[in-house]
Amino acid sequence: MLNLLELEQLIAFADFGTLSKAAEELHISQPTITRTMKHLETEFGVPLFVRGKNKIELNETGLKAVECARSLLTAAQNTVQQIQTYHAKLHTLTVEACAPAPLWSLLPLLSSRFPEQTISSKLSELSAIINNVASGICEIGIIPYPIAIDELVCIPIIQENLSVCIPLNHELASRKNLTFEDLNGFNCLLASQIGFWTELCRQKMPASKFLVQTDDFAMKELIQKSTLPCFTTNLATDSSSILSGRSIVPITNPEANVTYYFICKKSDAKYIVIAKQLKTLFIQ
Amino acid sequence: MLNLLELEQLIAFADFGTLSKAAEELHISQPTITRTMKHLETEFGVPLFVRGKNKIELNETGLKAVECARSLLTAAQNTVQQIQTYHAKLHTLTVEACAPAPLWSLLPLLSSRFPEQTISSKLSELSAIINNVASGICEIGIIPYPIAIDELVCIPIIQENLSVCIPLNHELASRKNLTFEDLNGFNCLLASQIGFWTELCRQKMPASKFLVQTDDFAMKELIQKSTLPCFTTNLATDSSSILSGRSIVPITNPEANVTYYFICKKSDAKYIVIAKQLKTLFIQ
DNA sequence: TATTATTACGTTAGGCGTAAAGATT
DNA sequence: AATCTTTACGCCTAACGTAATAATA
Repeated sequence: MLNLLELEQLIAFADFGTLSKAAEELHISQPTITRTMKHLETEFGVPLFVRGKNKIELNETGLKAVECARSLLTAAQNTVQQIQTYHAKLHTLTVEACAPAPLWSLLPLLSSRFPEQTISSKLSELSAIINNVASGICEIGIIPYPIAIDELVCIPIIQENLSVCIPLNHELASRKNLTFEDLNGFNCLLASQIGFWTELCRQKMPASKFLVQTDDFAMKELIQKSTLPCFTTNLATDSSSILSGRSIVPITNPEANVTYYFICKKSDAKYIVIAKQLKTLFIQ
Repeated sequence: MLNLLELEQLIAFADFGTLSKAAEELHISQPTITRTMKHLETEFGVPLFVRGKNKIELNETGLKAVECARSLLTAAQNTVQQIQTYHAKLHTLTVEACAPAPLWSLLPLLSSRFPEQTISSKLSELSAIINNVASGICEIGIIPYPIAIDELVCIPIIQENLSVCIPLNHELASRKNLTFEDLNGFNCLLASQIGFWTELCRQKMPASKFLVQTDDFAMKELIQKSTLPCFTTNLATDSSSILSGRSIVPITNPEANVTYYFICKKSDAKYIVIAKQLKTLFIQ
């Protein structure tokens, strides 16, 4: 039976030209590699080298053997990786969502229901979410509208209502309701990592500039020390003290009041249970 | 680095169901295979088994690992065979001929000119000879007529003239010449392994039956003890005593007097030399 | 002289088998 | 009781490195 370590030595010899160099590179002694080359010849049953008194080189068969050895070795390495990724995929439950808020309720539920699974979540584009769930790249998706696809279930789970937080002395602060159209033109603070909301704001308020803050501390500072409008929702977990100096005004556009839908493959019954659980908690 | 022997044990376990059975089949002890399975798990870095107190079975990753191991193992076996056949092909000079006689001169020449090569020869159908030389499956071909193919050289080397051997008291024995048409209808003795001659006789003498003898001794006995016509040629090496009771009459059909052509790839200059050597010996 | 392959030899470590234990049916 | 896996232990082989040899450029 072939020994991959021996093939590795053969390849090293082919790469470095002499047994000495190869031995040095592999941190083994010359006699060892000499022995290995002889052993390889007996394993293959054919001569692989032309030997001079103090030189040795590959013959034509040897060159072919090196070529075969390379592909066999990479095949072996691929095998290991294949097994490892297979194992990882088997123990990873991947969630892709269009916004972070529904994950706050979903992820803890998944963790407790599937404690042996690694729960992996990320924000993605809407089309990517649907494609990846459909193709099995991820198991669960969260999208802000219902879809009807044969192999997928689509269950409403949570509603999120967007409001704008306006400093009390701002001209819009006294309004009971606002629309994107009212806000269009006012520059706003915006947190990063809010999924599809970012794009929605940009579309609905094309005349506004958005000051996107990646740092949470900076965001809070700016909310308190600036007069720029910012946003919150019914699901936001910010302590209310941060918004104490501001008026919270609901945005009435239908796009600002979304119902999140849980999607997964119909065959994944174990996940559907979770969705129904969320639905009973949050819808009605 | 993976060890193919260990993978073989994994496969044996998958095939035989228990470590004990697998150990027995592989003629190793149970502890050995237990150790190997553990070692495989550390090599892959992932669990492959679900273990009970006195039972062990493959988990899902393990099943995948077995599948991968199988393909890797067959790849390794293929590698060995590939190298061996590559070596064989490299050291084998294959000749395919339409008849045995030209080989009697050609093969000794090839053996002495290429002593390190294994000379392999066989009789083949005409179309197979040309195809195999053109495609590189064999290096040298011998055919009974010239051809013109771009990549091949075609050199006349030897002539063979067919005669019929007729008992002295036979009605045709006194003829100076004969044709296939004269012989048609007379049943004849025929040696086996005479290449295209067999088919030629059957075509030219459709009314005759041929008693094909595979055994050399039987052939000689029948020549001496029967009155059936048989054949010989100018290249035949049979001692003339065998044919002493018979009249040897040349057959005048052009098909019975062939010139053999040596064909090989134009790129194989080393073989062309041999052909020219034969040509000077036998032509003119 | 410096580099290279090979041979000889002594040592060591890793792998195997035996024996025993633990556990299940 | 029989079967199976795992652990413990001791042996032994097989592989490695050091040192020496031979040969070349």
